[in-house]
Amino acid sequence: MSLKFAILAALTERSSTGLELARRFDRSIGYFWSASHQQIYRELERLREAGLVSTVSRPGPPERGQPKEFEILPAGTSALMAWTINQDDPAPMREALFVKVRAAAALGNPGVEAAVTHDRQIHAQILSRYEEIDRRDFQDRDLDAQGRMQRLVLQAGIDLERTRIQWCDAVLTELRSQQQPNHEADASST
Amino acid sequence: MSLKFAILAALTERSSTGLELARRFDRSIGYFWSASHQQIYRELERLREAGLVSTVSRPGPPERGQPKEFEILPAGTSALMAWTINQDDPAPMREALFVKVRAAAALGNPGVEAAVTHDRQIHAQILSRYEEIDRRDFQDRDLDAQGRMQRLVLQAGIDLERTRIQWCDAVLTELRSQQQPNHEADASST
DNA sequence: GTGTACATGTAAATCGTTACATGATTCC
DNA sequence: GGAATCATGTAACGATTTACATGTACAC
Repeated sequence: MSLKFAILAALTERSSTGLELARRFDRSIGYFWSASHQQIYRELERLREAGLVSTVSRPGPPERGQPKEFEILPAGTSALMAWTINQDDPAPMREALFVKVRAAAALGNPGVEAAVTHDRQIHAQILSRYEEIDRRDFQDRDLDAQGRMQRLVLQAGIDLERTRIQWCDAVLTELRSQQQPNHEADASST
Repeated sequence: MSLKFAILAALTERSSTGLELARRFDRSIGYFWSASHQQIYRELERLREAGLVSTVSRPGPPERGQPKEFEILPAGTSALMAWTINQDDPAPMREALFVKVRAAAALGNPGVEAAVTHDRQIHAQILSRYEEIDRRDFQDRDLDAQGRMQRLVLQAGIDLERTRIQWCDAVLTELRSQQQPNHEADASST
């Protein structure tokens, strides 16, 4: 339901072809809404049928294999503007790693450490990319209102990644303390 | 892909009927993996066909309208154990609120405040529920290894909600400062 | 003229949401 | 016997993923 608006938002910032959009969804936009090129092509076609975007006119009919540039139409801007003030409920949580850790706790399976370590590593990579973007685009600059708001969105990603990494560290500490039980309580089976 | 294992994890902790599972997914389990009763019934049937769970035998054939209790089989426990050590990549992010704020920044639409305020309110409610569970089940108790790990999973939810709420507050502060521009730089249109 | 990158698209399968259907039990 | 609740499902649709298909441009 939101892919439609993520595309409209992207086209508001800059007109693009389908593949350019797909690349932008692999970078900046994809940091808060991910989408594959198949999804993007299909959704662009729907948006065109709905009159919210149009292809920038080029000489000759559009053909397969040829880049097709899309731009947002006034109706698209209106639809996007209306959506940004919608009070939708947040999406329900689905975090596989939390399921894994809870299942491992029930099963007494210390091997879950591998899954947590991997998750930590991936999130550390993502955090590095965010921090680099922050340095490159926002730090040590005079930002206008739009710039400050864009930075806040990036900051949301940074905050989430840092929270996640710290949590992974806490789980890893607990797992390791279970492997070397120095607790007075836990001396069950010799 | 993970619903299957979320159900196996739930059945590891306790055998349940479909509706009992649905209720548990509305409470504790749903705090990290949400699922509707329709999804759960469909998945339970698949798990039964795959030989990972079985219905607890009762006198007479199972009929519609009659509760049907499921328990995990050894094959189910093995499958769950194997999955908990999988090094899967985390799910791509899809956060509609971040798209809204970024779109509103591009459009210069202060009305997005309504969406942020609503999001903050919902997440504050969720945080309250988590904190109550923490008080009721974990605080002021001597926890064993499993208990400490269960608490860490709940802590993940608490951390995420707090991070989200703080971020919403930062966005609201920025939005309000834009409505009353006391900045020396931003005095463009009188 | 062949391979590689660019570019747009199709198809099938799975997952998730929404609305509805069917039957049993209990309370009044 | 009627309403409310418990309980198990079906159906249709939309969103997402994965694999594949088709065509152009350009370097070698």
